[in-house]
Formats: sequence, C-alpha cells, structure tokens
Amino acid sequence: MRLNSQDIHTRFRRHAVRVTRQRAAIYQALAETTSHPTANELYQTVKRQHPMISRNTVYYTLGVLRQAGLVQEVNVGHEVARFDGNVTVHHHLICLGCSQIVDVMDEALNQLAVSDGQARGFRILGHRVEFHGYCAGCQRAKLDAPQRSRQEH
Amino acid sequence: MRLNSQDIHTRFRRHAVRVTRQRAAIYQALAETTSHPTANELYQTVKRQHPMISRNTVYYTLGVLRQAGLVQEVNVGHEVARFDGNVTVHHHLICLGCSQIVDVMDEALNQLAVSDGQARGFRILGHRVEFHGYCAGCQRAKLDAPQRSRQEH
DNA sequence: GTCATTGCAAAGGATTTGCAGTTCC
DNA sequence: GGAACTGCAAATCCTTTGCAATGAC
Repeated sequence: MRLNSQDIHTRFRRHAVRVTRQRAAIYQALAETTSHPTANELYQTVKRQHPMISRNTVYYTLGVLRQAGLVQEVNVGHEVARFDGNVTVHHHLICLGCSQIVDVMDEALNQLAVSDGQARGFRILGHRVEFHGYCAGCQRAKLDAPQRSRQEH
Repeated sequence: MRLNSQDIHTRFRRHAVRVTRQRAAIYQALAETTSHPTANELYQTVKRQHPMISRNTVYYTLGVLRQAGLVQEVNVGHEVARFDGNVTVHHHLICLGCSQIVDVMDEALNQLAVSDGQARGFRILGHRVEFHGYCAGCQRAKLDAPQRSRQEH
C-alpha cells in the first residue's frame, strides 16, 4: 500500500513514534510490499533514498515500530527475522522450497482456542498459525527435477 | 521418558542413524525432559556424563536426529533453537513471561486447513500452531508487581 | 578398511551495545 | 533545551565450517 508522508506522520503520531526521514522511509518500504522482507533487505531498499543510513538505524527503528504496534515480526524456523507491515490478525503460508511467505486472512483461524483441558492455567492472548508446503512455482520445479533431494526442517 | 540404551540403539537403527555414546546421551537427555531445551542446555547436560564432548557434536547430532525424524525443532520468535523429543504432531503454548514451552495435544488443531480461496495454489504438508500467553506462575508474578513494564514481541 | 563422526579452533552472520554527534518536539 | 535518534565501530551470541584424529559398521 502506497502511503504519502502525511499518512505516515499521522500514524506515527497516533502511536507516539517520533518522526524522522529514516523511519518514514523504512515504514514506507514495508507498507509497499507484501514480501515480508528482512531487516537487511529493508536496509538495502532504504539506502537507495538515504545512502548514509546505517543498519543499526534499521534495526533500532524496526524495534520501535514493533513495540508501537505498527509492524509485526514473522519468524520462519531459524531464518533471519522478517517483517510485516500488515498488523491485522492474520496467519501465514510458508513455502518450503523458496521460503516465500504469503498472508492468510481467515476468520476461522483467528477464532482458534485451546481446550481448557490443555490450557494448563495459561491465559492466552493470541496465537499464530503457519502452514508449510510448496507454492505453485516450487511444485512445478519439483516435477521438472524430482530426483533432487530436499531438506525440510 | 526414560529410555534404556537398547531402546535407543533400536530406534537409531530403525532410522539409519549411527550409534555413538554422544548421540545416545544427547537423545536420552532430550527424551527425558519436556522442557524443550536449547542446544546449549543439552550440551551442558550431556557434558556431565561426557566432559570431553564439544558443542559442535551437539549441533551436528541434533541436525542428524532432526533429519532422521527423531527430533523436532521448535522456534519461538528469534530466540535460540529449542528441541523436542516428541515427534508426534502437536502444537505449543508459549509463555511470554518465562518463555516456557508446553506441548498441546489436540486432535482438532491437527485437522486445521486453509480454505481453498486462501491457499493460492500451495500444496500444504503440515502446519504449526503457537498460542501465546502467560502461564499460571507468571500471571501471579504480574499481580504481585503490576507496575513493571513488559516487552512482548 | 572406509566413511561418518568427533573435537578443536576459527569463521560467519544476524543482532545488539557503547558512544559521540545530531535532530526532533 | 533535553531527550530521543542516528551512524559508526566493536562486541556478542548462536551456529556453521575446516580439518585432522577417531570410531562405527
């Protein structure tokens, strides 16, 4: 989603986040994609507009935005952290072939609960569902080269 | 679950894993606990029996056991890798206070599926559900010291 | 005997920390 | 003006890699 700087300013203020050019650029980059980029990918993107920006600022900013609730962190296995500008409740499809992450918006999944018998006294605040499989492209690739072994974790 | 060395031997052979004392000790340590230890915790535990063992061996072995399907890796956010000797299909409760991980065995959760409309051509092989909340102990601790701010990720 | 496994040391990679200078409010 | 943010460099932590010696089958 394309945001103008006014939108960003308003959002940041509403979440009590100080506005700086670097932050706006990082948030903008995240809002414009659905690809769940890593901190480093965001750094590379933002560097085109702000050649002087440091990785540290990207990490620091992502931390600030996350705590403010403007950004979500998505973790797949132990790969590097990936970020999501979509902060509505949703879940993910993860491709075991190419590691792409696709958003799943499904009200039924949002309603999941643990049975009392299994809850062990926990007070549950939220949950997260990941589906693992192969995307259309990787299924085709597998048919073309079915002999290659694959490591799934 | 307590396993004798005969059990371990049999299991390893069935999964085509070479038997060594170190491997047996690592697997034993994992089978005996439900606490989802990290590689380093396993290293510390096993070192009591095998003072000469190296961290590398623990990592390498966990990789071998994982690929053989004898061990599962559980990832919570970006914390370090944690391992689970329970390889049946199940899900997890995660405490945001003390980071403990508790197994959830629930047939309904095992049956989840993505609606066709959301599947985007993926062929789904499995899924994983994490519930996030506070365990009984951490709920009490929060009542005792409610002023302390908490960072949740 | 052969090849996988082990242990040691060093490298790698993502993220965090310390700190001085700068910027936002 | 003061606190928060930025950029740079160095540190930290988990995990992987290279390699020679050892051990399983």
